[in-house]
Amino acid sequence: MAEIIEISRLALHDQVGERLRKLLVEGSIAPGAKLNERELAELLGVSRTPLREAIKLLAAEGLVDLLPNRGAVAVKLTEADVLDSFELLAGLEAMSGEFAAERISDAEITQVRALHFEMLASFTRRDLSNYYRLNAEIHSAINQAARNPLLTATYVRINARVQALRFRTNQNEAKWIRAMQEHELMVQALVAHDAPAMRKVLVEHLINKRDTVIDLLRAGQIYPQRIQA
Amino acid sequence: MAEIIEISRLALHDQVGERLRKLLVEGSIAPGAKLNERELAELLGVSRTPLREAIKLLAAEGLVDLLPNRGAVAVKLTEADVLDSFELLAGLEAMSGEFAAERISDAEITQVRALHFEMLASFTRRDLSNYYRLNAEIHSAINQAARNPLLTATYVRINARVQALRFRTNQNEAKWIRAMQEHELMVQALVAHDAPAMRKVLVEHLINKRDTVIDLLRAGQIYPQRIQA
DNA sequence: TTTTTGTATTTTGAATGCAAAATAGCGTCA
DNA sequence: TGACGCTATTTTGCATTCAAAATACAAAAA
Repeated sequence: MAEIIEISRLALHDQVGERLRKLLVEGSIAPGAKLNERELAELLGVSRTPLREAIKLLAAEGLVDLLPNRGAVAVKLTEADVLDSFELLAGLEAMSGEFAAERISDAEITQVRALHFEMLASFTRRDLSNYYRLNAEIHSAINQAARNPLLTATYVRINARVQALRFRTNQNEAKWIRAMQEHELMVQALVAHDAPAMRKVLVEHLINKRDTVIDLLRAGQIYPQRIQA
Repeated sequence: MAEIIEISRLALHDQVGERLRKLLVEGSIAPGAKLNERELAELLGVSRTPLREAIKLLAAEGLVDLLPNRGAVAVKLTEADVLDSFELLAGLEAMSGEFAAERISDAEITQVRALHFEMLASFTRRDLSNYYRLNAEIHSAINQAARNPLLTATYVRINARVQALRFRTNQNEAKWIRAMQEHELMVQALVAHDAPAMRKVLVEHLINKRDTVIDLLRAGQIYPQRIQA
């Protein structure tokens, strides 16, 4: 029998969730900002019901806080939250990297190497936009190679929390160079199927990212100071 | 000024979420079973709106699957899902254990040791119910000592997925004895603040739990065979 | 007898309506 | 002038209602 092509358009609450998530992660909705249901429903062109369902979803993902009878606010991560997030992310990446080093196929190694060289090119051109894209693709490829979808999903979820913060980092030249060196080590570890080396470099990589974000946070570069009444 | 005591009664959709989660984790709603909204709403004494919000929440937690236009079903973990879950849990516990070994206070060590001896007593009496309770308390105490609420929350979330499966394991005498030995090693590692030892024993502990669950799963002890039409 | 197609029923998905809680604004009193 | 309390408005939370999709059923044709 012919295979029926499943045209699975997303449910409305999922579409709304996607769009809200983007608004939150990209910072269009500022951390700490209140999510007015009526306003947002109008903005997104849906009724409050699917919007509320989407908000509950994002609350479960940790992107918004739910205040009983007072609605939802975009999470504003404290320094402790950021430290916790990166600590967990480091562990998840390390895990993912170890498994990837053990399980990655030759074809996947080739693919990662190709992406790595493309990223090198973007780095050389100081093409930040493509650098970010390729960086994300490489980490995604490593996650895929770990052969654990649940781990991948968990990583993605936690990563979304700090995504907004990382958005404007890595402009610092020295840190960027170091990040590239670390990526070089990652590729080597993958090629050698060296799980401990992979763990080591990924933990260091995340620690450096964490420090970059924390520095910016302390300098007030991420959450601009606002005058309180 | 005196601190105002916040009497934060849970919102209805959260209460519904709690109750639904219990039904799912304890297996009152069988894996693979369809969640009829009208039925459940009546059973729980609420309208469909907060119920649907709760279902979305549980979907984000991975306890139910959402089928577009066809409602929600209680997740039925495949063997691959179970393997992935335990692999991730092992990594999370290892992480948690390492941090706990580094950060646990003397008072907390005392508390864990006390719980451990209580558990030994329950084991000696073959008091399964109290054994489970104390086991959960010890793991919870270790998680607390890791000083990373996000890690704890993530662990709890993933653990809930396999909780239903573990519900009836450990009756096997030999495995129970081994679990107790592993717990002994955990306490020793905590006392010595030996993070690598903690990682090692926790990973082994989880691998053993995983194997127990997988054996039962293969023997059809967990998901009873049902006659398909 | 089996398959297909059309119809009726059920069930989900989303919008609207209504009540309770929170917020804001205003007036009064010290 | 400032603080407190009351009322009006807004906003959230939940129930109800309506529409669309899926399922079940039955009848007809191969």
